[in-house]
Amino acid sequence: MKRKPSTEASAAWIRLMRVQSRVLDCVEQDLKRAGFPPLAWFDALMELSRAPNGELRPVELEKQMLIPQYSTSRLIDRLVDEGLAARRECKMDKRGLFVEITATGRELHKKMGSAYAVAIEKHVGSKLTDADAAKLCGLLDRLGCACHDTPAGSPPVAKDAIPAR
Amino acid sequence: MKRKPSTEASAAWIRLMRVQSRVLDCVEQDLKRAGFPPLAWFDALMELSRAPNGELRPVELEKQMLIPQYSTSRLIDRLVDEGLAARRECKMDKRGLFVEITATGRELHKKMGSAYAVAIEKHVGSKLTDADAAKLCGLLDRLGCACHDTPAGSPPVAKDAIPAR
DNA sequence: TCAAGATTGATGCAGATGCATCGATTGGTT
DNA sequence: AACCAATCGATGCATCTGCATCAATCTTGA
Repeated sequence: MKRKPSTEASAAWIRLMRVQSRVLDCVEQDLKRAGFPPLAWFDALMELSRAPNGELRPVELEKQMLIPQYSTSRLIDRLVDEGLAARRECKMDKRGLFVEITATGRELHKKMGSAYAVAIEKHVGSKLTDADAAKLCGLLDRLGCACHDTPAGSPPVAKDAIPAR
Repeated sequence: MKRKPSTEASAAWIRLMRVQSRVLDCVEQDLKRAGFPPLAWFDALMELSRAPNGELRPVELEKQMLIPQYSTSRLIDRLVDEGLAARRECKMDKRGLFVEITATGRELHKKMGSAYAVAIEKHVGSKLTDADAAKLCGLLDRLGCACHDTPAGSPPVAKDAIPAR
């Protein structure tokens, strides 16, 4: 429990930090240069567009995206400001509301999706064989589980979310 | 050049983003809970303390840490405010200056180093065998090279830096 | 020697983030 | 029914970031 980290573990840590920061940067820059908004917007539009009726409770969106509550609230602000989503009343729970993706939102999501795919292929896919990518997944997954000395049952987490930063 | 990314590549991308964000968060939270400043401070103190005379030009620090120039400038501000480093005149180039780590700075660096090591062991080392950590390094390294459609010779990069976010 | 351009470091500003807290509403307990 | 704790979403505030630009100094080349 108190062992000091092996050089291998330290090296892995360092690379994990550096490589993701670099790759993320590259992908995000590509999208930005193409005139697209940040990746977080895409992730949100993605969750909305795949949800039934294209609408979600902010609280759901938050869980899918693994970002803090206030962050969700403000992300929604921006999407709404840009006409990509709309806030709708929630009749069954008057504390809450629904966020619904608009046609414009779906359109942007689609266009971003293509650019995003190209960027991922360029910065990830083209550098690894599929087999190596799969190996990488396996190793990363081993790091991704119990994290906080999780006091009790932390609920299982969506397996498709990409935390926005 | 225009292939769409394989599912393996996409999966690797998603995990790379999610896992590092999670692991970073865990480590940073551990340090924060122990009353320590952000990791970037540690990285800076690290570079300073290993430099000859414990001093560096901001421009060097910037290259080591892979962060933008203004970010370096402000990080130094904070270190100086806290008495962890000092700005010293640079006689050979009056545009520039030296940043020198103080005794307090070295002390903090040392204490943080221990906590940091424990956190890395907890969140990385304990979850991978050394062999797997090494494999992970190898795979990550493959992602870490040419990134921008690098127009010409981008200078080689320090191999020990951890970009601060 | 001198002007043109590059380098170094700082900073004003707008936007983003983290933290704490708020008001509103709900559900559970007695 | 009446209360109280928990949940939902928003927001004020301080801080941090990214971008553009600044002044000062250095280097180059005619």
